[in-house]
Amino acid sequence: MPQSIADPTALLRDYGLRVTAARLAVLSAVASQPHAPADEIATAAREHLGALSTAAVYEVLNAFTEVGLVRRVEPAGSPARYETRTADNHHHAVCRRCGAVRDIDCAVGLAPCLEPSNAIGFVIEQAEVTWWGICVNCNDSTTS
Amino acid sequence: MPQSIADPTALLRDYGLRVTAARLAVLSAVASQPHAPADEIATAAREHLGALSTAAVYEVLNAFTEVGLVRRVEPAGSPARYETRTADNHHHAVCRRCGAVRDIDCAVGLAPCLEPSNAIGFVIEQAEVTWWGICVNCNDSTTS
DNA sequence: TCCAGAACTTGACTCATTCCAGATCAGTGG
DNA sequence: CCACTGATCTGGAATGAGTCAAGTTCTGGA
Repeated sequence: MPQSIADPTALLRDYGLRVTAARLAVLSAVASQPHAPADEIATAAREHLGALSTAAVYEVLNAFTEVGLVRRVEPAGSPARYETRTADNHHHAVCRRCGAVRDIDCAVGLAPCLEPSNAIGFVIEQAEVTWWGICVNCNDSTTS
Repeated sequence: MPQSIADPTALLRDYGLRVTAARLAVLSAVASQPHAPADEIATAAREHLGALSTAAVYEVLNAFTEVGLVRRVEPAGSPARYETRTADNHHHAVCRRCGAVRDIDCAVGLAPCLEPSNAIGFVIEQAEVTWWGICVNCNDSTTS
């Protein structure tokens, strides 16, 4: 699951962003821990940098989100989470017990079902699907 | 859209809840303004009661949600909203500009698409679909 | 190398929501 | 109909996530 980025500096430039130590650290943190909330990203980034203010982490994450470098996921009842997988509009499964988030590929060929039947007047830009359930770990610990 | 409830007292009892002035007021507020956030519900409820603490509103809404009398909807970037339509697992369209929420009937007959293709290990209990777009009002004010 | 403006730090602040301790009320048993 | 018990409500403080503002530092183009 954890990914690393070949050339983070070039990637930031591609997206029209300035290259700073903070941004590189946050980017690699998001890439290596997909779906981590801001505080975990901050912790991971600080391990590389020594120090980094919380406000800066939010500022960086917002900048990344705005240009589409990362995607923000906000499951109900949980702080925002971030991921670098932005190329496709994939979806998420969220564990009701532990909050874990797992990527779910968009069911190709079934897209039509995501056109709402009665969205009178609404101009739909994106369909977002969230599956709620119990993840493997939580299920195991229950069963055993 | 606004609904009224025939016998609110009986309804509360059906769900095993005590009947209090606060609960009746909150229940009718939620029924009459679907998708309203807690503060609007509080305001509406206070119009009937004169006074009602914010904590009580949350307490009541949580109790209602727990037994399934109301459903909590939490679109990203917006405070929680509440609705009394709980019989079906319908979905929502959310306006990116003004945050308005509109009910969308579950696309019957197309349910299969809501079975994730690769939910390895996850025990799925519910699929939640959110459509993001621009509502009629916001679209009109842009166009004109 | 210099400079303007972008990015970062610090600290205060907002907003939605919860927690706590004490007062009050609903509903059951008598 | 009354008393009692525990659920519910009040008021106020507290929490967690995230934003804002002012000042300092750093990036990248000239």
